[in-house]
Amino acid sequence: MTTMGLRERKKQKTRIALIDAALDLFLTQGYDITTIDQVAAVVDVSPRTFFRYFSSKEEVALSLPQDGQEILLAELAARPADESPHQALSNAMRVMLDTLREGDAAEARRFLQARQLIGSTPTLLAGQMCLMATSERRLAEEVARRRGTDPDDLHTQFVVSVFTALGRICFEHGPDDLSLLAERLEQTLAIAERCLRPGWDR
Amino acid sequence: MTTMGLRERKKQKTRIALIDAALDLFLTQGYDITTIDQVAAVVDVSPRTFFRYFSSKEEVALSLPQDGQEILLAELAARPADESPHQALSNAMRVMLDTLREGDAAEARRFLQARQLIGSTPTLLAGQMCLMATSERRLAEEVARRRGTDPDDLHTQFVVSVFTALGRICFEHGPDDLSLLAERLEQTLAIAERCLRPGWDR
DNA sequence: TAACTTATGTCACCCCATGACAGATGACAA
DNA sequence: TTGTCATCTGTCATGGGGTGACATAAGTTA
Repeated sequence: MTTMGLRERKKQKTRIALIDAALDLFLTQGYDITTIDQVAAVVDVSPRTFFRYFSSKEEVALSLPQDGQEILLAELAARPADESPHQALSNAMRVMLDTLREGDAAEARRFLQARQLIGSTPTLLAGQMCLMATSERRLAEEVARRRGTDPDDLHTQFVVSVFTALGRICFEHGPDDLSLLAERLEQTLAIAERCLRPGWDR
Repeated sequence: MTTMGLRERKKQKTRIALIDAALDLFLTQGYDITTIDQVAAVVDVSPRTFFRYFSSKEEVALSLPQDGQEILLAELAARPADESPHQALSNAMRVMLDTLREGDAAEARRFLQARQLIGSTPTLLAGQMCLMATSERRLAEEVARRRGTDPDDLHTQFVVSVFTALGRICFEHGPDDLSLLAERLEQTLAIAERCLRPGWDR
């Protein structure tokens, strides 16, 4: 990759350190009572600097899901054109989970930590839903492209909504293990298969 | 109804006044830049008193959707037992919209105002989604009762998720008129009908 | 009217978030 | 190596969200 300078590397390190410190404190003593000052103190930076990396307390907790959604979008765009919209969405999700399983262990650990935290914190659950709503718009654009309709088309939105609904069933209140999570995904997709008519998403 | 005393009546009036003042200010000058002090000033109460009626700035904006969801839950529980889960959910939603159309005009106006505000404010959109997630749990319990399963059953959660997905398609980015909204609801339900196999929700 | 209960206002405080400014540090060319 | 520049960081000050404590005002009941 492009060799980045010392400054850039330090920034990356600080960012990761802030995420780790925040997730750790949030999980051990609770999101609400944890202050930015505490997080900053662990990383040994000023509280002001925290806000130069993350625009809010919520953002640091949601940074991983946010990245995940970007990856999902990218995977979706890369799916072959002959897959139906729902197939493409499902496969993109599968690829994302597999990539996470085969990648850096520390990254996977952070991902699961963030998931657990969000699942047990209403405020963050709300924020994550908002993220999904945003990406839903972009998913709709991709699905619309495949179906040859407008993104505002009700049927297209239905396809997207069913998919995000499946995603939420998997990831909320799901197991804290990537393999079990992949298993749960397959189970959920199988249910959708049984409930929906063939070719419903064309 | 039970004749409530002067104190209780004043409380109701203050609550409604706070909601109206808040919605008005939020819509005219924006949610973020509106301060609690401004809202309190319009109603002529101290800012501290505002927080005795609503636990947060967000809550006052979401109080109407919150009430709406309670009503939906109640309507669902009242649906006859021979309706399938999805039929019962759909009919409960229809009844709720009809009730709103036939009820107090001021209340309907407030409802539409709140919807418009929430739709154009990401923070509130997030909060509303969180509300839905909460009520989804209770919807799942009712659907589980009808299907004779556990609320954690994946198929049961799928039924609930499809329904809430349909609800969101209707209410987000939908028209600002109750009749048109009811129309959009029927269109969306029709699409689901075409996509799902007969008896999928049993 | 008197005693009780409850709502409200005032005050003080903490935390989140942001703008402004100065100092520290890495990047880069001579 | 040195000097210059860009950028990151810390400090300070400010405003708004949200809460606890306490005194006072108002409604309730006898």
